[in-house]
Amino acid sequence: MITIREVAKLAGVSASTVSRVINGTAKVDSDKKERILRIIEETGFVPNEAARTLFRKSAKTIGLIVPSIRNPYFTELAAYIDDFSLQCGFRPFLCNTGYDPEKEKAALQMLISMKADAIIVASCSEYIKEAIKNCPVPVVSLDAMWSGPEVAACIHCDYYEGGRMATEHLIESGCHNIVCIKGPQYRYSARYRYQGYLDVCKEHNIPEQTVECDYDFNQGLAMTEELLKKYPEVDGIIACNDIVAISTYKVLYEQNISVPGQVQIVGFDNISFSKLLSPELTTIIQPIKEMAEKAVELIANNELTELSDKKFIFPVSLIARQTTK
Amino acid sequence: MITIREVAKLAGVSASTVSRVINGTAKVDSDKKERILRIIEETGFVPNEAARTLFRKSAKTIGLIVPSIRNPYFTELAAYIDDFSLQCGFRPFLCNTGYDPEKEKAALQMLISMKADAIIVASCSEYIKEAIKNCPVPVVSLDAMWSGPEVAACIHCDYYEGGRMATEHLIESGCHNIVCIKGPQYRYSARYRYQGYLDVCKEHNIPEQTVECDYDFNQGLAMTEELLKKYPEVDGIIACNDIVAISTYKVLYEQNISVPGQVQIVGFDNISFSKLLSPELTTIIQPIKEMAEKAVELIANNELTELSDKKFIFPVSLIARQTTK
DNA sequence: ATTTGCAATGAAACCCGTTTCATATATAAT
DNA sequence: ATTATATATGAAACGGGTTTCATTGCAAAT
Repeated sequence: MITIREVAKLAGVSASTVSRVINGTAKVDSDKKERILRIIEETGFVPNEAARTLFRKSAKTIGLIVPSIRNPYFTELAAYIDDFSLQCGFRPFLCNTGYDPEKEKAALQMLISMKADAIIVASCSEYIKEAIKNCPVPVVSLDAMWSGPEVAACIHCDYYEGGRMATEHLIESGCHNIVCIKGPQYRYSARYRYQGYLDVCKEHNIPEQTVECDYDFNQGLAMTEELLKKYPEVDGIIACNDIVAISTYKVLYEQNISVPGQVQIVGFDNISFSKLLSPELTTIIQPIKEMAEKAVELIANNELTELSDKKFIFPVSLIARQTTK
Repeated sequence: MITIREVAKLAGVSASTVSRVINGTAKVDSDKKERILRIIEETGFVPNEAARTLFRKSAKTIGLIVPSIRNPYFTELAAYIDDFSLQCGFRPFLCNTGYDPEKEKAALQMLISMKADAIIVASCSEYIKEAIKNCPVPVVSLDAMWSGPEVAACIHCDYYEGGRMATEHLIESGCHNIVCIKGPQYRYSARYRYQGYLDVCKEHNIPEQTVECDYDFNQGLAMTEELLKKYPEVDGIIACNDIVAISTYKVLYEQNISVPGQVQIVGFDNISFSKLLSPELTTIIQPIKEMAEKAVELIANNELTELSDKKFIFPVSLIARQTTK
């Protein structure tokens, strides 16, 4: 693999001059410049990023830690962050944790060792709070609420209001027996959504009926079946996310329960598939793109220097489609 | 950020000794070892990966270039490669190209500069053949056919047979007016699938009816509408992939055309969503997991040293579900 | 008591691109 | 013609792990 010094020798100049041509950091005689560029072209020289990173103590990289790349919600998030990062001159580095706190910690450590400039953690669990507190790289939390100042910034949307909206919408659509498939309660997002559901139930004096389910469609299938046994009178289901809502629909369809005729469904996240279903899924919209943009923007504009504990809460909205009346 | 030399000073040893403890490359006095480990723990020292990479000329990284992370087929592929890479001690590095050949080249160059140990390109276009030929890092092509020896290995499945199977299945299921929504023809996978369709049509003396469509669900919606205008007699549709098949189903559903009653549909890829739909999608299964595993295995076992132009062709199969009779 | 051999350890060189600082050359000003 | 200033360029140092090679210390063998 050819080095900058070899290019320099071939061009009859010093490595410094080649470096200056590559980076445009200083004016170089146009003859030499041309010669250098030609030799780079001919030899296919590519600067060693490890050496660059070592010197500048920055890999020009934004790390993104997500619980599951298979979940289209995170895929969308990742795709946006990918785009925005590249636009801002950063390499996006995606880490998949499979909802495993140990893997979350490992990913964090890896990104630190790689000299990532910032780390975006999406829907992270509380288990890595400690690790994040000690992280020498600014961490932006996305899609999770934080009470303390461990992170440099916290971007999320109004989960509680989302939970309320879903419940109120079902009540307005005529449901009296609403079951909430609540998400894993060690996640802030799941907890606050659930709280919204609970409060609206209390306000309307309707029974609180719940099952708990991971953000995973196989478990969604299982929990929906359990739900139907446990609450046979159900006429409205709030799923913890769209994936689970899709599994819910599937189970109802198989059991010949009409949607939205007998049971209405509301999802969460508005993943792109939610409107591809037939019937299309009523769901709560998170402004994923804007949230992703904000996260990258904060990093690119270097607004995280002080551990400022910035908070950005985005509004949610309900989109009524075909799984509710 | 603390360095290995500072750790060494605190422990009263040399940097070499600390390095040996971290990597287990040589025996170290157990007292010193313990002291070193304690100090690493206390200070939160993390070795600088850039320095390591610079020295060993390898980032212990497998690059993965995919056309679109939003397409669940590639997401699944990426998830498997992610898992297997980590298991083999490599960092997976995902690059998204948005079907843009320039971005494909940029990703390739970036991975080279980062000292990736190998690069897996999924469904790459022919446009980067030249760039791959000159790539100093072994390239494994996944989900694309190659005629020449530009890549170190080529892993794909039998697209042609897949195209045949889909067509024969529709014929056996009673279709006489089959329309093929063929994929982008600059991609080998799309071309061979289409060829399979054409050959079966010829053998059975049924008309060849085609529209062309990218692997994208929005275009899938549009092309299905066009298809229905162009071929109103259609009774069977072969979609170029599952995403397009899902859009096809959606358009038919909206137009009250029953599936599989009036029109039958076959997809391609067997993405996880295909069996979540109601009705579940009949499709062609690619052994994605096995293909991903083979790719990582070749790299991890260092079987790519000679530019051996290895070929691995995986069989496809058809899974008849609910969109065909 | 002396030599041989081995194990543990440290100093220094190395990986390669970037930057600083000093030098050489050219231009402008006196 | 001479000094002052600006510009282009190169040598050397740096960043932080890793490895080689030499050394030290100690135990076993003679």
